[in-house]
Amino acid sequence: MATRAEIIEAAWEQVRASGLAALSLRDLARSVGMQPPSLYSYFDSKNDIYDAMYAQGAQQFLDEQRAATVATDDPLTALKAITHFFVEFCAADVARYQLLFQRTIPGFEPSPASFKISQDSLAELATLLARCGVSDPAMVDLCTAIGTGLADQQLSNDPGGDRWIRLIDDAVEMFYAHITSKVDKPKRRRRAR
Amino acid sequence: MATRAEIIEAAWEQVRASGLAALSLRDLARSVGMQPPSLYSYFDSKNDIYDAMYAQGAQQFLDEQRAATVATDDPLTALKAITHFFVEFCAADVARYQLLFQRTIPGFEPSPASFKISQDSLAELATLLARCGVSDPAMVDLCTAIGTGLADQQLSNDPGGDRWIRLIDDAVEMFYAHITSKVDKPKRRRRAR
DNA sequence: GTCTATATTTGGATAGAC
DNA sequence: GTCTATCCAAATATAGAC
Repeated sequence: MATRAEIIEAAWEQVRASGLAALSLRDLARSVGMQPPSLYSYFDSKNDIYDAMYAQGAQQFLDEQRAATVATDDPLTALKAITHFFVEFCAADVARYQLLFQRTIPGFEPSPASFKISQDSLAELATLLARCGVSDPAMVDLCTAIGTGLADQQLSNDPGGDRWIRLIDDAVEMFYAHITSKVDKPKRRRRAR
Repeated sequence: MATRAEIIEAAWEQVRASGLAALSLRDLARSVGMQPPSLYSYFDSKNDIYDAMYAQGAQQFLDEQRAATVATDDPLTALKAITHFFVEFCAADVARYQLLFQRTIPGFEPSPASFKISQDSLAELATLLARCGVSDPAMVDLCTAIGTGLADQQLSNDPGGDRWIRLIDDAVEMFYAHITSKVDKPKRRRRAR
């Protein structure tokens, strides 16, 4: 009766309710009307379930990132769209955020196949940013830090709210002013390390 | 033989090695040469140990934040010092960062007494920022997001390195330019929500 | 594919002697 | 305060019947 997809969906519900690390095969089996051992017909291990969840989340990220790309020639508008997507994607699901972007499950790491999806997303993000004039690797790093910081604070200190989400536009304008001012005044370069 | 402080230190070592969520009372007891039940002479429960660790970490944060405060009249210099402290404090210990600033342990939350230490730190941080000209609550939030983002990316993607740490000065300059430009051009205000 | 039954480990926590 | 002994619950995982 329960398909693999249904099990994964039930697993998401469980971790959203109890915390990512609290996934239990017993509870999971029961929630789909199975006995615990039956899960092993679908997954090799508990980490295999985490891996399937990871792959699904990474794919959602990739799909939604593509969908969020706006057709505009204005770099600032495009940057805002990307950042809105990123922060709101993260803020929408703590458990998913922890699974995809942090290392909170001792012993779990995504399989190469699942990890590749994430890497593809990152590559596309780099392309999008480059199209907005963000090509300097350091500025890409700074940009991702801003997005991550907004998402992280939103999740940690105002879950379900919008206290940091509503700062997105302002933050992107700040960042954009920063990178454009650098182009205008290349003399502000500093010593290499 | 083992004092409460020694147990907590051993607990830190364990979580640094195995992950915050992987703290085990058995292993902990063995690492200090005790039998597991003996721990209950010092702590009421496992979460009580997490709470003691939380309190210690929060106190370290408070102490180091005070020590990191520089005597200067230049707001930019002061802001850089604060941000350096914050990011480097976080980057120095993933487990501590997760315990203090994230909710990765299902079922654990700090006791009121421990949490108060964190709130005191936050209050002092707000004072420090205000002294740098960052008094608008939204700008305080943006500032903490930048610090958190740098720390988070550093920990997630370059643990032990300095890929985001070396962006701190640049990020603070960006932020400082942003808030000062706002003061200069108050017309850039936008509609309220 | 799903079940029952079970193995095995580990977990946190308690009782009570010393 | 520390120990031994034990409890109880939960965990993941396997074997084998159906």
